[in-house]
Amino acid sequence: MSVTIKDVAKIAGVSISTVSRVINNSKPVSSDVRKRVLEVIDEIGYKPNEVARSLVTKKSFLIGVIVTDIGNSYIAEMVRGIEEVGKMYNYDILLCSTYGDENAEVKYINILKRKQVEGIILISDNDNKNIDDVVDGLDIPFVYLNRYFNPDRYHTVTIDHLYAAYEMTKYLIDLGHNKIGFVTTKDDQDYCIEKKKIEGFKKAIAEYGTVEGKVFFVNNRKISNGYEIAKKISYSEKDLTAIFCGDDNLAIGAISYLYDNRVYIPMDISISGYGDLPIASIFRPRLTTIKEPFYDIGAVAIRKIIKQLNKEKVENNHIKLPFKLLKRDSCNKLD
Amino acid sequence: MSVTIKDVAKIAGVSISTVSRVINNSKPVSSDVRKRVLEVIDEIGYKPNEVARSLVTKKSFLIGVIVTDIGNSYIAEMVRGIEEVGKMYNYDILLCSTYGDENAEVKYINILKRKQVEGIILISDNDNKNIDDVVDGLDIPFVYLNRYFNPDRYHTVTIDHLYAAYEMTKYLIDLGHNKIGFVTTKDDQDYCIEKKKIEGFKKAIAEYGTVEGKVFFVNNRKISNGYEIAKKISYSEKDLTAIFCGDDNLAIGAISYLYDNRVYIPMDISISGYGDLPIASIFRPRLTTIKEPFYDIGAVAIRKIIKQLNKEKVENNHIKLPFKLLKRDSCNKLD
DNA sequence: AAGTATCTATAAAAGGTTTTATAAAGTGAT
DNA sequence: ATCACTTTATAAAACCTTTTATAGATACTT
Repeated sequence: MSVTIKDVAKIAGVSISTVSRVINNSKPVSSDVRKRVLEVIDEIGYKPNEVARSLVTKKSFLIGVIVTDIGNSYIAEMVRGIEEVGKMYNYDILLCSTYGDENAEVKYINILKRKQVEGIILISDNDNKNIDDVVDGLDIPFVYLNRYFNPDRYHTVTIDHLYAAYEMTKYLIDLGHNKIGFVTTKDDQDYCIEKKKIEGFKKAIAEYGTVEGKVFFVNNRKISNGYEIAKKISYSEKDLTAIFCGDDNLAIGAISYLYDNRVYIPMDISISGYGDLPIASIFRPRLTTIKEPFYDIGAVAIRKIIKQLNKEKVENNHIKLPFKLLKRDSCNKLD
Repeated sequence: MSVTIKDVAKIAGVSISTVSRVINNSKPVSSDVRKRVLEVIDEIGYKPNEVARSLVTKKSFLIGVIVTDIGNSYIAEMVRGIEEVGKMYNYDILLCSTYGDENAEVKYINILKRKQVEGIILISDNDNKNIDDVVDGLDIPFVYLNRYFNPDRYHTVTIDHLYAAYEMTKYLIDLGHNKIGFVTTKDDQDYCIEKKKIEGFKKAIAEYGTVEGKVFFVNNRKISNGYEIAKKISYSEKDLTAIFCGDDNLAIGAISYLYDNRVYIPMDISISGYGDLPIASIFRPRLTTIKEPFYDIGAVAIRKIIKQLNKEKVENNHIKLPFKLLKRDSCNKLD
């Protein structure tokens, strides 16, 4: 059927092991034998079977990546980071999407394990308790990239969300806003990112006695939720001068609603986002937002895995990467 | 080290083959033996090694997918389709991104082959001649999803671009526009999608003696190119009443330029797109565009591969899927 | 009771590679 | 020439499964 190392050996008139040594440069081979083997390989187009190789070396050069949805721009950017640095170390990625199904997370971890991946990165929005058990029984490096994080339990990489939200709020206050809304999803988990954002928001508000801050909750951080909450807010809270959205999608949804109702940004009200989606700079008005370094998050995550595979020291479980406050057009000085 | 089928066999007091038969239901096993084996498997947490299994069955249940950039929404949508139907047949996907590097395409095909993928889907923007040779030597199903397509040589799936562009142009004409621009990338390959679009545009224009159509070329179908071409057009071709962009990105770029220069859509000029990016319906004004069924394209592509793997008949190499003309807000009746 | 058919279970081979232990050949020193 | 040593090549085991061919046990016929 397909051409194997045996065929090469036979045609070149050497043993299988010699061919293997030529391919892998694992032991010295005389230059004329090497040359002959290489010629045969080239001639008959031999390609080593990585499956057989994996079986004996116990290295698959595969990293499993489980995501909720590759269509999500944040996630796509992380996967990009993962893949690009993975490739630098010859790792390929095996992609699984859960589309929010929590059971699928556990299922895919098991499938990936069977496929002998050398490490797993899970990008999730859930706080899935079942993960704990499965990961406990896992004997390969695992990095958890999610809204929740537990630095004691898992390797993870994020930004300092408390501080980022604090900075954005402070920026709005400095712009002269004194009735500011903050909207995000509700969650009280200790290590939940949204909770940190709220803490940052409140911290900034508290530092200025004169400023009033109000938190609004949505069920999901999608564009449609932004649209809906803007509708609600514009009825009940007419005196807000700025709305800080805990996600660019919320901001875009909110701006869309307001645009449809002839409320113009930033003239009539300032809106800021969080995340820096690719569209954030294309959307008009351009979105003032917090840039989370998603590419880097992915890159660092896989680097963490590869380090563990190479038995290098991995300093801390929880890495915090720098963020940026991008001042664009959707927030205005209030006068 | 890790627990194998041998361990299960020893503990359960049966032979390896019996365990295998229990796992795969490949041959009858008495119910008490089966029960005992299952208990042991559960107890010691045995997970079959798919690598070893692949080696003997010669099935990896892996499909290689090579893309230019997973961050591109069109591509993400196709990959979604690929993955979701792949999973229905227990196939996992191995993702490789080229970021436009043509050499990487050939390189990854070879890597994937070595990893024993059972099929490959290549999503590319290039017309890479080297692919021909590599694919000729490939003994696994291959589907080429690209801007170019050659139905004789490759399996591919697209929409009828000539007809789609024709329909959109006709729609604009019916709206009363009589000086219409069409912008896309230049390419004269026989099977180039852009060429088909231009043909469709010209066909519609030709059917109405009174309408004038003009084609503009950009180097790339990115947002920035749309921005630039809009600037150019608004200087040189002030009398255009509608611009049909051969890609949503171009349309969004154009609208952004015009918005920045106080030209409002669709009041001052109508703009239509092509593709239906996720943002197309969120962007304000909502984009009138051609909806290409990217999810389905991906789904059909992998279905084609799986059919071949199952030795089912695959009717035609080139499948054309239906498209939709989405009439939204960016195009107006001209009076 | 003997022979045949039907179930179950097993041992061993196979899949394509790497690697360990071993043999053969070559080199240099005495 | 012989011995010890180095260099290069090989055979065989190992990795973890599935599967084929075979054996043993049980049930069914006559």
